[in-house]
Amino acid sequence: MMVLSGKVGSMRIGELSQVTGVDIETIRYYEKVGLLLPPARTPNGYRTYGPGHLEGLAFIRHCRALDMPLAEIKRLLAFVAHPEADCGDINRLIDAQLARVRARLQSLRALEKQLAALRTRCDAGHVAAECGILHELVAAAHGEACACHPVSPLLPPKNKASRN
Amino acid sequence: MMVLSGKVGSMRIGELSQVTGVDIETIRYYEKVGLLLPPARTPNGYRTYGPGHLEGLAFIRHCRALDMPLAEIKRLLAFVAHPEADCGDINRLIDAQLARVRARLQSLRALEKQLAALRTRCDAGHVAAECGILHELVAAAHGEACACHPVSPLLPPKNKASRN
DNA sequence: AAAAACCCTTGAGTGGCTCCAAGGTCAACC
DNA sequence: GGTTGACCTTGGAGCCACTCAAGGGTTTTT
Repeated sequence: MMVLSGKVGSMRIGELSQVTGVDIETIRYYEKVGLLLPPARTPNGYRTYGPGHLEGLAFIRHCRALDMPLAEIKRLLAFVAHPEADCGDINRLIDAQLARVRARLQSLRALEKQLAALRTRCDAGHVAAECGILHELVAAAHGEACACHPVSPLLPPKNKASRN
Repeated sequence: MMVLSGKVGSMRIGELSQVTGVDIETIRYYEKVGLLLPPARTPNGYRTYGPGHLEGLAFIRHCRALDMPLAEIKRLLAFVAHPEADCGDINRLIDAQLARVRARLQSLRALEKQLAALRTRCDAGHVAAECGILHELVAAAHGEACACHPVSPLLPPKNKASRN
């Protein structure tokens, strides 16, 4: 059974995991990649976390919930540690994240349309040879127009990074 | 300079890559993981692809453009190879993909709102200590309400897989 | 003949975890 | 005193879909 920490604000990894809802392995991973400060150790080698770690971990998870990559979170943490730095970089960082999210949104919206169109091509119950979906998909292999895809995926004009 | 194939419909990997717009490494990768049939080899070991490979590769890329995972594409290819199978599985496969895309769309839409709200918190030009964005982010670490996030990322009730 | 372009294989790296094996530590119960 | 079981440790492998690099061989162009 999990017993809550004796010393106030000091806990082992399991308790920190329970309190934050972050997997134990993930916490150790954040430490390994330098996002979370290495905690003190008990004589037997167990990690003991203080309130600062709880705060740091919560910060990280909040940023992750905003889908920021760990590298950007690292940069944000550097700002937290150096409050005298220029704030403009923070703005740019958020803007970049927003731009990424919006780009992905756009492509996903197109994707949904395409899949929905494809889905109308066939209702179940017969044999694969007569499946409209499969036919559409194969048709694309011949470079023909298809319901699911407005523009053939072959020879995409010049967009190298279609997916982020 | 790239010379188009001598024998009609037979080409080396570079030509296949150019024709389809798929990176050479990616083509070899598809072969390695069993999506693309191993092509014949010239005496010196070069891969030579026929029209069937071109078709197969186009099929794969079309499905990838619909963001399907390679494992599902593999299953679809099995249907192409066995046209007597029941079509219902294909429908379920597309439905599952559509559901995935829609779920991701929903979470991304929420994300955009949150980031946009966060962005309004600060305009650049001052010091990080006064940055509203940073303040919001840190506030979340204390479990306080924040503009960017409607519900605190701590202790998510019971949803293990928040991100797919 | 030399240089450029093409091809081969193997192996490692990316992000953000997640899981596993093999073991050490600590409290409670019989 | 022994055993269970929860907790902790490390290191390494696995996931996806590529992407890149090293180090070599072959073909084509200059």
